[in-house]
Amino acid sequence: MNKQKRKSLERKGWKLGSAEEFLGLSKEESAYIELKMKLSANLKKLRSEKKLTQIELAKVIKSSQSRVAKLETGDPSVSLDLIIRSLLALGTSNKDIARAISS
Amino acid sequence: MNKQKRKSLERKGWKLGSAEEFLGLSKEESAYIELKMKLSANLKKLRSEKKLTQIELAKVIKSSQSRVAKLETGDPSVSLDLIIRSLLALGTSNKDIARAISS
DNA sequence: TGACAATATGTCATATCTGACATATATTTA
DNA sequence: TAAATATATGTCAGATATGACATATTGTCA
Repeated sequence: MNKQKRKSLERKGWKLGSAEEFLGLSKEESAYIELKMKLSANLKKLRSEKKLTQIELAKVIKSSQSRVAKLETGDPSVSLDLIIRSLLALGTSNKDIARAISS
Repeated sequence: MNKQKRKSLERKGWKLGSAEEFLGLSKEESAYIELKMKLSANLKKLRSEKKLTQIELAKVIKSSQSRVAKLETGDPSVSLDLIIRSLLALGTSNKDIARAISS
């Protein structure tokens, strides 16, 4: 992960820890963030393919427009659980989720 | 999902909702539970391959023995986030996680 | 351009997950 | 077998994620 990317993540509120910690943990940490980002992007893509608004998707997953926006923009307050539940609610199979992670 | 399996999950505290809801949501719900189960099983396998005790793994992921036990037994109080973070901490790659989900 | 629809951002009370602890129940080893 | 080690289960105060709301920003189309 380059400096710019890191800065961008930090602006969004990702806590990347001190320099040492960052270096020490970067592998897991960045893999985790990358995973979330990939699945978020997938969700956004899927929603737009289905021509749903964020409000409509929110109803499907019993959440709110603002949370859907956060889901899609990779807000750090959003859990993997919610991202994956949302994907499943849109009919994504476990195999498709695996594909998204591998891509 | 058969009745027996469902009973087993309910005993563990999974909230599967009323009969109607259960029928209505089973696809997403069971896919989600299945996902967690698969990754939990993977974590357990990985730890035993590395010959770590739960206490040792707990130190690695900065948690406790009891939470590791819950992670591995599919306790409903455990989030996907924690399962995946733990896998990553043990050196599992995103691709391997994808493989585990697909299997 | 302006009005309208869609998306993003900030905040907060409540719900859910967390590590930690105690303790119960296996499982191993002497 | 008993003692030691490992794992499972129950509980809870504190931490984090949640839906909901207000409001800001962006995009679209007349």
